[in-house]
Amino acid sequence: MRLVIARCSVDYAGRLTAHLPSAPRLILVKADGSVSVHADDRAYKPLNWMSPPCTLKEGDDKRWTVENKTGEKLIITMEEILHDSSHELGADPGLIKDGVEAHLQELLADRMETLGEGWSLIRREFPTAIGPVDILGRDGDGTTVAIEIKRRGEIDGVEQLTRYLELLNRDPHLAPVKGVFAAQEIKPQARVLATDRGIDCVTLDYDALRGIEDDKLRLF
Amino acid sequence: MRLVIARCSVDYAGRLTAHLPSAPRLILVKADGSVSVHADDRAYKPLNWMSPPCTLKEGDDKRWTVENKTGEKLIITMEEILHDSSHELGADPGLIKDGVEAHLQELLADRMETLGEGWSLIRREFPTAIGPVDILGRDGDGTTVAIEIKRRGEIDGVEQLTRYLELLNRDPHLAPVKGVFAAQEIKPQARVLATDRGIDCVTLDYDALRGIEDDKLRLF
DNA sequence: GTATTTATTTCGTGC
DNA sequence: GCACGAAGTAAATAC
Repeated sequence: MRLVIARCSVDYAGRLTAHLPSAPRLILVKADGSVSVHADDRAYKPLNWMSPPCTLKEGDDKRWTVENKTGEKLIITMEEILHDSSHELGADPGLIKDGVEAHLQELLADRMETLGEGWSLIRREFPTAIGPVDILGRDGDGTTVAIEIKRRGEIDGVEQLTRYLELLNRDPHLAPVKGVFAAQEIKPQARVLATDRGIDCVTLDYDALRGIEDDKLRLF
Repeated sequence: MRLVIARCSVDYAGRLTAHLPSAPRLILVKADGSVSVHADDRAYKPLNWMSPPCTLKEGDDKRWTVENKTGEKLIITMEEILHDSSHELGADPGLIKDGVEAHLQELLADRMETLGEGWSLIRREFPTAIGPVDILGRDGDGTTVAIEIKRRGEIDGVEQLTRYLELLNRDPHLAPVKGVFAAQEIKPQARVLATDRGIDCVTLDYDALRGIEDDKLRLF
């Protein structure tokens, strides 16, 4: 990893055209070949960058050209180098995550009864021609239910579930299939659309599902 | 901006829980208060980070605690500091962009004839109850046309246009309204769905619309 | 201020 | 390798 602090101007021509006037910045060159130009703000996002795979050519005139296969170009014109150091870091063991959508699905599949008395699981990731349904189950009356799970429930998720329901209801072995849209948080527009289409909305409480506290799962 | 290269382990507890085993990494502390932990790959994205506003407390035992208002915590345990330098960069003039969706809409509105002989603009951002239609126009036969513009045409865009068309076709003053899905690049699935719904697909050539030469992406 | 849309999204995962 | 969905999405924009 190479760290350069320099007063520089930057031009990018690729998926868009962009320019950075001269100013002091950090130029970060990683071992994977990526180059990013950072200001002293904007959190972790660089002002400009080139993702790997790409090649960096360091010109004699302090002009760096970073290019990738599709012809995108990032040109950094160095005016004054204030710092330049390189460091060997080696491969990273990587991040261990927990708490995402997959986990919600896993928890809900194990706790179908939180959706209502007598609810049960048929299977997770039930395959269809247009992709897997998160959870297929049965409600207390034995009616088939397709459940779409999101961390944040937005209009796209309702559309997705609608497509699944349309397809599932064509199968005489399954029909009629009800829809349930389950998320930690459901946006108002998504709720309106779901309700309009006869899809029930469920707010999931991650901690409650995990069993840390009492069930706070609410069906509206 | 402070640059620290150190062998460290990291724990994050917030919107999810995550852990990074000990390894050499770059820790980047920006003037806006943000802290990010980078490995020597993964392009510009850090392994872990805390966005501003947040506060960094540097403990005596080489343990850094970064916390924000909502109680999210990033804990960096330093085991060996390999580099530590600070640099004054000042405020950045910022990026000047060109070539986004708004520009495509503007260009196409001015060049409706590129869609076909006799095509004309009614108006941009035509208001409906569920949001504005990018462009409303007329084709050579005088039929009303609703155009949805994207940089990259995906299935969501077709769904969006479908909703507009459904609504617009309820208005006897406008109906029948045809649909056109226009994008610099249209994904195969989106094209299939659009075609199935009787929506025409148009691939936009940004440079051609701009009237500049066919030269692609060449700075110098 | 909230809600929605965009992004040079990036990133993973399944086919 | 391509296509699709998720993200600690974040950031800009509309309302």
